[in-house]
Amino acid sequence: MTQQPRNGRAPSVKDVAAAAGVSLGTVSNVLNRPGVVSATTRERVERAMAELGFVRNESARQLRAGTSRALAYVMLDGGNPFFQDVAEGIEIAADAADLSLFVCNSGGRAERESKHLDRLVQQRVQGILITPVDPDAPHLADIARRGIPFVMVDRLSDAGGHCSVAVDDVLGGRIAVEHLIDRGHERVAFVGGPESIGQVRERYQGAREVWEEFGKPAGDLIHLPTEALTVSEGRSAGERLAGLPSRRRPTAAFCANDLLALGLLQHAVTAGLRVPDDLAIVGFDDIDFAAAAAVPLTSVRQPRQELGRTAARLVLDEATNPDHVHEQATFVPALVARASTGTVRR
Amino acid sequence: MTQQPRNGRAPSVKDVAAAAGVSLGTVSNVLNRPGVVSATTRERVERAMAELGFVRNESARQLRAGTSRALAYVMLDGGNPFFQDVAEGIEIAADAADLSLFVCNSGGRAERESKHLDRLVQQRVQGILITPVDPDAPHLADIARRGIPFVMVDRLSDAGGHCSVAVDDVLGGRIAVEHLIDRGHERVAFVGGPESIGQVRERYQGAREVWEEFGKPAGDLIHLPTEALTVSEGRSAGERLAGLPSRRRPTAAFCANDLLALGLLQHAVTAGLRVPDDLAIVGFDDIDFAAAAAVPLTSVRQPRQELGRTAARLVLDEATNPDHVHEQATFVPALVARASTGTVRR
DNA sequence: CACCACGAATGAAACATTTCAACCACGTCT
DNA sequence: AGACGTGGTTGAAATGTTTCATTCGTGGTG
Repeated sequence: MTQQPRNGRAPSVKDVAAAAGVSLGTVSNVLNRPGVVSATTRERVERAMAELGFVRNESARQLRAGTSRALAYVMLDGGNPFFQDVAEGIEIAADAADLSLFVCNSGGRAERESKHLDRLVQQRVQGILITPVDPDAPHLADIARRGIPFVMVDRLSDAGGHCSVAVDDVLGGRIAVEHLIDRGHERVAFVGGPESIGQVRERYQGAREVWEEFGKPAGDLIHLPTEALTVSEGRSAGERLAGLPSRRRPTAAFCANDLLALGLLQHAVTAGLRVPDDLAIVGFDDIDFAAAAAVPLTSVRQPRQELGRTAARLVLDEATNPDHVHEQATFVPALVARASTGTVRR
Repeated sequence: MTQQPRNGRAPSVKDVAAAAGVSLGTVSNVLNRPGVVSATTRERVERAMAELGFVRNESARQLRAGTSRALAYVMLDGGNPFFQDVAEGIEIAADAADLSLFVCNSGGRAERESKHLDRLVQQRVQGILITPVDPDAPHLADIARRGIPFVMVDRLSDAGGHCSVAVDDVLGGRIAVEHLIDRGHERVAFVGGPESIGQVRERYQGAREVWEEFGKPAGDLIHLPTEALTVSEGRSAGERLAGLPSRRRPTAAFCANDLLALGLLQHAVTAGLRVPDDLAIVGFDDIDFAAAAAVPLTSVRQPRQELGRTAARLVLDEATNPDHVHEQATFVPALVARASTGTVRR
């Protein structure tokens, strides 16, 4: 790629056409329908493009086409590896469809989410994937109303006005607590919050359901609320837990996600509690760091990449298939038992 | 935002102009220079925009402007929280400048990196930040040659044809190993690889330098090579380490990054080695998970967000300031001592 | 030889926005 | 009264690409 000194402006098809001594339409044909142009001129045009260092101007294409060649994913928490893995799954699918992927991060704040969405609508992205702060927020409805292909990720939509992919969180909660009951635990903590987060509510609900079905007293499933789903909140929940007198202290904790679980685990070890003997711990998501913890963490596995791939598939279908019907894809979570819950008690 | 049923095409300035009974230039003025238009017409136009649900078409703006309102960061490993934090720093700065940020992930593969770059050039992004797979790859030089503002992140550029921000990795290696020497260790492993990664080479070099300066025998600084900087590679290095007869086994390990260190830590614990008594561990990057490990990890801290913010500042300067001069920003790493290196030995 | 068919190349229109010179009332100053 | 500003608005041009109807030229056919 030889290149003349930059004279300010990037070369356009027009420049290429002039250099190759053909019309501008022909250059476009070389680019988009190489079949219809004769071998000799095609070659000449290609040489001209190489010499000038020509690169298609994507904005102009978009303007003409009316839509961009990009998808977007607005994630809830960039610091949580779970969402990174979901994003990776989406990217794989986007790549296969030769689309770019905008990855945005709302960080759990509604106004940032809204700002991102505004930008994405302006960019005329082909479709939007989102794990929303609040699935009922009006700015989400706006997107759907605009007719932009739209998929909710890791959150089921009740309304059904759009596609969604998610894991059955209630079931996930059931699996986790059933595992603990199996292990002989009679007093269990649920660590998680805030309740405004749907995932938290549902995992807790599953926990309560199975607890009750096994005939355990409701008072022995203790809710330890947190302000967020982060490592440091997990640590602070650990402090509260370790502070309880040992006869009232739960022998096991089910955490709403792995970050909490890792924080809890860390504090427990610091405070001299043995895991799993004094305190068994179950997390949720099965992020890579869960297995890598010094006491490897039992966790409820979600098919993270697959969640992303499926979501991308759905949004692409909505974008391209005229008789697309909205679909709620549900995945089944699975328990991955590791050292943090040990073996049967007593 | 009332909205007429979607008739296929999103409303344009022209539609707004018609609805408000003004010329299209006036609508543009309302958008871009609200001051010059009278209050009454402005109001009328704004109402029309709201009624039609008008949203600026970013591609058309870009086409006209010649450049997009976006930056891009191509990161080396999306699975490493370190780069996520750098990206967050960049995003903060981009946000402040009211620019979008494309976050791409090369995953360490040169051809993916190249593909991303192609796309970004097509998009006419205002600037590109990148932590490259190979800083000498020809496709990077192409970018710079094109005159696109360009900053290398976490890698110093020797050539000086562009800006770069990085931490002094040699110094980081020195700090880590000096800390271990302070703690009384006489046999230390350097865990890291492949050597094609500049960061690995330099951290190792720093380690060797200080080891030699303290007059330790070169043979007692043992290189444990890895194939990548991941948790699972750390684990496998741990296997090799734990397999050594205890009289030849190093009493401390300096890992080229925290992911390796966490993997190593995990295996060490599994294999029954006490940390730090049997094996002290130092990581690099000080990612959040380092502090959250069950044996909190001593690590060499890089100012991760600041790295990103500075990089963004430089790329914006190159994009907007006509007498920009390339700058190599270097940060000083700092040791964060935690439990994994304990106190003085013996 | 005239006509047609056909492959190849062309030129103009369209996409949505921004900018800028021109224009128009209307009031003010001389 | 005429000139001059001035605040507000307009219309056209320009950005780079794609598409599509048109044209051109050539070789074959009747």
